[in-house]
Parts: sequence; structure tokens; C-alpha cells
Amino acid sequence: MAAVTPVQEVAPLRRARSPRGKGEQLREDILVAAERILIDTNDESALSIRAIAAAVGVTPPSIYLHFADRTELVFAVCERQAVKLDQAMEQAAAGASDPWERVLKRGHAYLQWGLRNPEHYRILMMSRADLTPDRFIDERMADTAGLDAVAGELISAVETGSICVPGDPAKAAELLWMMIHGMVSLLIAKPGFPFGDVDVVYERMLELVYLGLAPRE
Amino acid sequence: MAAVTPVQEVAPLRRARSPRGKGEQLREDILVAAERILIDTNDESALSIRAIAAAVGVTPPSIYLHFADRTELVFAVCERQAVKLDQAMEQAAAGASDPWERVLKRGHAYLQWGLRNPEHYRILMMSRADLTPDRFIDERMADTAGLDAVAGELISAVETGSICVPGDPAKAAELLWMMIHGMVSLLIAKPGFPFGDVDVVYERMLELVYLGLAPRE
DNA sequence: TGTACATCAGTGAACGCGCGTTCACTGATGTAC
DNA sequence: TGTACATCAGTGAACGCGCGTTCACTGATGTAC
Repeated sequence: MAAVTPVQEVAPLRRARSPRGKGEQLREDILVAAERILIDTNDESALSIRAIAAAVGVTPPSIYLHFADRTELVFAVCERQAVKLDQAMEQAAAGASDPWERVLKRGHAYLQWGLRNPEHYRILMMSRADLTPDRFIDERMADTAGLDAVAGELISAVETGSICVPGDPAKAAELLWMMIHGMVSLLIAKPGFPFGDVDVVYERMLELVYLGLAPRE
Repeated sequence: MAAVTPVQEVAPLRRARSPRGKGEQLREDILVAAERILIDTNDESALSIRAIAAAVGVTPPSIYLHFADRTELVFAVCERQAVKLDQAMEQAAAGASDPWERVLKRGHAYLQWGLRNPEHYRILMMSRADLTPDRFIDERMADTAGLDAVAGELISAVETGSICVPGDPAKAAELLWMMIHGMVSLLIAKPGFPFGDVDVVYERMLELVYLGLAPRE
């Protein structure tokens, strides 16, 4: 029988206790760890109180010093993700002055962000409504998806003559959201499907939505 | 102290044992019960071995007489759902002879089926890839979404002059799939969002994709 | 300057729960001789 | 026709697991007097 090699004791990697008055630091650390876990595991169900506590280097009850329950924690993660998605779109749009161009950049940033943070995108846009904060299922959702901004840009684009929107631009913005969401969510859910290069697919979709299917005379 | 009223003993509602040679009947009953549970609870996580067994009127180990594990059972549910979705689209398309009209009917049937079976749609199209059978994440997915049929109809529609497709019709079919999927999945995930009447949204999307955004001269 | 006390940022141990799954079994029904 | 046996369609009890959450506690640090 081989000699029993002593099992390497896994260091608990305990987090240093915050100094007095800096208790809020743990809240921040928890949220950062939660995001990390989502990126690493690509699995929302891996986001357990215990896993987060372990990642932070703290015991599970400590989580409750900052969040009433798991739901509240997940909601807080949502909030942060929503902000990041919005920032990504704003930043992309800032690179263009033409309104239609800005819409295109926004869409592309949305796509990129979703594919780079698939599990975050899942929680934000594909989860069951009762696991998502109210503000992400009602009118305020509009904010997160940047709908108002896009609607405004569509109106400007119509004014400058770059495009022609049938019907209400606000509703058209919703349709564009649906389209890009369909693309992102299918790419996330069906990674094995041969859609081809993402950017090419994006261009094709824009071409279709710009030119339309109506026969040209 | 009030008299303790005897708790009404819940009848176990035990399913009658299948006669000899008819063991396969239980498999069918299990799948039907699983679909029922999805409709009633709108929650895939409610689809546990124990819940299904209880719904069928059988003990949990009986499930293993027909399915190796939970995953296999969920996959079997997927297969059946895929067939039903396909049938719904075929049936809808059968009501029209004009190819473009058939595409529209197909899309509408897809939308309706998704909204009427949101949890089934979730499993089929929105779940994590590793919880979905391979045949629903790779090329064969095309089948389920009816992509080949739509691609064929697009080609016919181009020939008859009803529409004009930029690029490969097969790729255009994928784009239409993404668009309708975006609509269905957002309506499912964000039931509180004021999208408005479903059929109106569908019409608006078709109008947009038919007319396009390009300015008309 | 010394000491009692309050506060803060956590810990340690345990709870009950539902879950997927396993294993040895049971009892009715058909079949061989 | 009678009986031993095989087969079939399940059952009953238990397993270990990870989970969210609770509760009484601890030990360092600041503050009042």
C-alpha cells in the first residue's frame, strides 16, 4: 500500500476584518465576488450564499449583515449589471454624432456586452420575472435597455433624413430592442448553432432592417 | 382551547398499476404529468422527480424504470415540445398558399405557441445549453425552429416577387427567427413591461421588417 | 491615565428542507412441465 | 389440472448533499468618566 500522502490542507483564505466604520466594504466585496462567480461558472445557480461567502473569505452569516436574503443580493447584482450595460452603450454612442450611427453603435455595444457577460445578461433579461426586481420588469426596464435614448436618436435620424420610421419611434425602439435581444439571447442559449461570426450576423440584421423585404421597383 | 379538528388525510391518489406488458404506459403518463406541471407552475425548477411522481400517483423510484436520470426526462420533454411547436407552425402555414403569407403565419404560430407555453418555450429556447439535448443546440435546432421550411418559402416568395431578400435566404430565415424569438422571449421574461397587444406588436415588427428603415425617395 | 462599557464586524454550530438517487423488497400475473 | 418458477411493474425506506437561514457568541476597538 502506498504511503498516505498528507492531504494538502486548503487554507481558508480568510478575509481581513474591516476596520471599524468600514463595514460597508464587505458589501462591495460581496457584489464583486458574485460577479466573478457568474463569469467563472456561467451558471446562476452557482451563485449561492455559501459560494459567495467562500469566495469573499468570510462565513455565510456575514452576508446577512448586508443583505436581508438571497433575493436582495441577486437584485443588487442586477442593479450593478444594468448600470454597466447602460454605460457600455453610452460610451459606444459617444463615439458618433450622427443619430442613426449612434443607434448602430448602441446596438453593437449591447450585443458585445451580452456575449461577454452571458450569465449577467441571463439574469437581467432572461430570468423569471419573480426572480428579478420590479424595476427590471416594468416601465423602468426601458431605462436599462436604453430605449428612451434610442427613441430620441431615431427621431433625430428621421429629422436629418437618414432613416424613415414607420409609426411611433418609441415603439420602433422597442422592436429594435426585441431584435437585438433575440440575437443575443439565442447566441447565448444555442452556442453550438452555426450562426457564424457575430459581427457579420449583426451587420446582416441591420442590412435586413434597413433595406426591408419589400420588393424594390 | 378549540377542539382539534382532525386533519383531512390527503388521499395518496395512487395510480393503478399497469397490466403486464403495458409498462410503457407509465412513461407516457410521466411525460404528460411533466407538461402539466410546467403549465401549472410556470417554473422549470418545480419539475422535480418527486413532484412528477406525486402528480402521476406513483413513487419516485418508479420514474427510474423509464428514465436513467432527471436530465433524460427533461430531454424527453424537450423532444415532445419541439414536435408540438413544429406542428403548430405547419398547421398554421397550411392555411395559406402564398409563400410570404406562409412565413407570416408560421411566425405568428411560433409567437402564439411560445406565449401559451412559456415554460416549455423557456426550456426549449432559453435554457442553459448543458441542460438541453445536443439536438437542440446544434444544426438540428434548425429543424425545430422550422428554419429550412422558412428559407424555402423565402426563396419561393422572392421568385413570385412578393419580397426581395438581401443576401442568403437561409441566413435571412435565421434573422427572422432571432427577431421573433426576441419578441417571444422578452414578452415571457418581462410580463410587466407595457409592450401592448401582442398581435399589434407582431404586426408592427413585420411592418418594420417589410418596409425597412431606409428613407423612401 | 485607568477602567468600565458600548459598539462594531464578524464567527461557529446548527436547524430543517427538498432534492436526486439507490437498494432490497413485494405481490400479481403469466408460463413450463 | 396443479404447481413451481420467472417476470413484470412497481414500492418503502433510506442515503448524502447543498442549500438558505438563525442564533447565541466573540474579540477587537473606540468612548465616557
